[in-house]
Parts: sequence; structure tokens; C-alpha cells
Amino acid sequence: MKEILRQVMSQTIPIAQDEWEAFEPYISTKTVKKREQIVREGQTCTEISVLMKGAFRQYHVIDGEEKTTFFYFENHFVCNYESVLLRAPSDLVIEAMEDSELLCFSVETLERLYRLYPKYEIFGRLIAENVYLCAMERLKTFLLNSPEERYLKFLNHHDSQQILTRVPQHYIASYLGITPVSLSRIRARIARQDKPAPIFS
Amino acid sequence: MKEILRQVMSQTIPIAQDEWEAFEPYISTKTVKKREQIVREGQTCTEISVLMKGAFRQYHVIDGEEKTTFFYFENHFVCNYESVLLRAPSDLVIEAMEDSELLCFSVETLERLYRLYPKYEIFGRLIAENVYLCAMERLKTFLLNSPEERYLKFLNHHDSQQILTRVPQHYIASYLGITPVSLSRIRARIARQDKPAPIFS
DNA sequence: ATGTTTTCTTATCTTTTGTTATCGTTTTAG
DNA sequence: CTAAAACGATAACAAAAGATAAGAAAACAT
Repeated sequence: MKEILRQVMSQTIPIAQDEWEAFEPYISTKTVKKREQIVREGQTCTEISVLMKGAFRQYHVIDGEEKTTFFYFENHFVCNYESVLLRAPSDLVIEAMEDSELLCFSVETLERLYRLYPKYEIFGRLIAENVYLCAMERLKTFLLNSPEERYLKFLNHHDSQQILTRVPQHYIASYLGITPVSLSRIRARIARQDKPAPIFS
Repeated sequence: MKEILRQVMSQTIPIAQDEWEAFEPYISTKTVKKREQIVREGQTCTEISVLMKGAFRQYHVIDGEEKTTFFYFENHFVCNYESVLLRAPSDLVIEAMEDSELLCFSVETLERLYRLYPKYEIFGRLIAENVYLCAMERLKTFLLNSPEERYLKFLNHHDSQQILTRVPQHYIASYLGITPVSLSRIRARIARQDKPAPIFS
């Protein structure tokens, strides 16, 4: 089970046996029911998780409205990275969309590893660089693409069959920065273009 | 002169004398005329600069149109960080808005320092974490704020007197993800609210 | 200095998006 | 299993934003 985390981490940098053994005992498992929150508003995030099974969404509450800003799926790191880095209370919620299973370790543990093994410092940098690239990718779609293009890119990025069945559409709309009605229109427009009007009308 | 770079770097982590001396000889200066490009489309970015004097903007060319996506001012690092990290050709241009002066060093130099002094590895991580926080801050304004709120936040973030005189308004509009006409309307709306209609009309 | 270019505002028209409401369907909870 | 809630498509109307053009003002070049 924990081997999966090692594999996920090894995607960035190989980890030697002793380095892994200093880490492994500090990893715990967590099971979470649908709608449970693993990061709450106002609470500082001190744990980092890897999602083994299930799905989460992240949202801000603005004027009583939930604005979905991120999705988490299998094999991805789940945490409010901003809250971790700034040691500041979270301004967002991370909530399970399905019953889920996680591997967890504390930020404290990671920082201890930074000091013990320089390689984990590199790991920390690669993680930061990686989440930066993701954030930029996402930012660029807002600056350079229309909502429709944004939706199509979103589908391409994920397994579009899977995501459309696992994630309610109005969460996706929020994620794309548009209203559910608007997304519904975009979908109708795309469907119309894919299947042009029949010759005999 | 180069001391300023040391100061900028020391904002993240203190740098010892020997660590600095391993770096200092590899820093060069560069003067750039207005409209000159220091990062070109299609070219991989291999240099990191610190802006001593002047101002730059970063833009993507989409359907022949220049979409401004970032501004750089004094004491900030200037580079296409994505291109640096991925060692991939730049999809954007970084161009001087004013005659400018830079301190430059190569990515190669930084990576050599990573290997020589672990502290530079930490420095690299802190830089990555920092640019991530900036990217997220910006992303959130698109997801959570209206164009008008975005404009007001933008003014608060910078010296609003300065930025409005140094940066053409249509660049700002592009940066905010709206058209110049739209920004002009927003400004008119704000001005109207600030100075309500006189009693005698 | 002066003619040209760039920049900003404003007006008009069009398109897109948001808002609200309705309806049928699906999901959820007791 | 059934009532209630949530979800998605669609329509109608309102609001906002884009496109375009015209004109004034500022910046720029020679």
C-alpha cells in the first residue's frame, strides 16, 4: 500500500532504501466518507495526503456560494499547499466527492526529512516546481482561452468519460469560472457541431 | 550593484560569504532598450535576471494578438520560469516597456550551485514556492473576483500612481483578461461612484 | 515644432453570459 | 420503497462584455 506513495514520489526523484525507511513509519492511512472535509476553512493545513482511491474537490465560499477551484483524483497529492507554505489558516475547503482512502504524513515529518536527507530537499523543490507548472497551465487557460476552449481542454486533460460521470457538472462549471447554465449551453453547442443538422429537415 | 541581488536573495534565506563568492563571478549586467526582447518565442530560456531598473511585460501571441500575461518591475526576477524548468522553447515573449538594466546569471550556474551548496537547493525550493504562491494568488482572482474587483486588487497590489503612468492601459486590460474598452468602462464606473452626482444638476 | 502614431474614451450594435424559472430525471435519505 | 432534494437542459429576459468606429489627447519621431 505505502509502496504506491514511494512510486508516486519516485516519479520525481529516485529514493534509496534508507531514505525511504526514515519516512515510511510516519505514514498513516485514512478513510474518508463522501462529503467529509479533510481541510476546513480557518484551520491551518499541517498534513499532506496522497489519494489512493476516491475523489475530492476544493472550494472557496464566497458570499455563501461554493466556488469549486480544484479537483483531486487517484495518485495525486492532496493538501492546501498555500496554507502549508504560509502556515496560515485555510481560506478553502477540501471535501470528499466519493468515499475515499488516503495516505497521510505531516508537514513536520517532511521538514524533518529535509534536514536529514538533502534529497528530500530536492524532492520538495520538484514538488513546488510541479505545482507551479500546474497553476500556470490553469492560469493560462483563463488568460488565453474562451470558456468553450477551457472546457474542451479540461476534458482532454482528464479521462473525459470518467470525469463526466464522477463529477457533477455544476462543479465543473465553477472550476471553469462559468455558471452551470453557461456550461450547459456550451455542451449543447458542441453536441450540435459534432452532429450537424440532417440533410432532410 | 550586485549587492542588490544578494539582498533580494537574502529576503528568502541568508547567504554566507563563501556561498556568495561562488556565485558572484557568474553574474553579469545587461542594459536593454525599450521594446527589446530578452525572451523570444520558440527560444528556450536559459538565463535568469533580476530587474535593477526599468519594466518588462510578458505576452503570448494568440491569433496575431498580443495577450499581456505578466509585468516585471524593479527587484523582481525576470525569466520564463516554465521554459527554464521544462527546458522547452518559450511560448511567450518578455519585452522591455522602458530602457532597463538587469543582472543576469545562467540556469547552468544555478544548477552548479545546487550541487555545491545545499543551501542553494533550499533557495531554489523557496523561489519555486514563492512563484507558486504568486500564480495561485493570480489564479484565484480569476476564479473568485469580477473584472472590476480584479482591477482594484491590481491597483492595491502595486503603487497605483506609478503603475498607471508606467504601463499603458490596454496592457493592464489584457493582464486582467478583458478588453481595453471594457477596462475603460470599469474606470468610468469607479470614477462615477467616487464622485457622486452634484446636488444641483 | 509638427505631423504621425499610439492611447484612451465614448457611442452603437451584437454577442455572450448571467439570472431566474420550469420541467423531467436522477440521486439521496429515512 | 417513497418523498424530498439535487441535477441538468432549456427558455426568456436582463446585464455585461466584445467588436467596431470615431474623435480627442498624449506620446513619439524626425
